[in-house]
Amino acid sequence: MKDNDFTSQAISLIQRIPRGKVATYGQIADLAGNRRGARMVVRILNSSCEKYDLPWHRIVNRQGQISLPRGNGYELQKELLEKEGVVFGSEDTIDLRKYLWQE
DNA sequence: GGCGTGACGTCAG
DNA sequence: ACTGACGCCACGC
Repeated sequence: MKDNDFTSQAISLIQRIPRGKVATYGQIADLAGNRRGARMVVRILNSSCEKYDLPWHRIVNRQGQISLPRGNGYELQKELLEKEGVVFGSEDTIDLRKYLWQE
């Protein structure tokens, strides 16, 4: 296991996200060592979410909104987050000032 | 084995 | 302030 590898770092970070908090792609990428590695985080979530049992629903975009298309994960993610205590605004937006996972 | 794609983000104009 | 283009790397075809 290349614990220094970006992918491994990103996975570890995602697994460290506490319940009731959310993280952004850029945040994970930055903490993992690559500021512009947001796309790799996407790949990880798409391919390794079930393999590594990652809380993919805690990952949202920089605007605090869910990127998934309606009817294909959007509602599911929103529901899961609400169950963890995350509150959505009128525009289905999460208040990152309160719920963003801060190391 | 090479090319395109992907739940985004940042930089430059 | 806004829009367009680039960037990073793993995985599928």
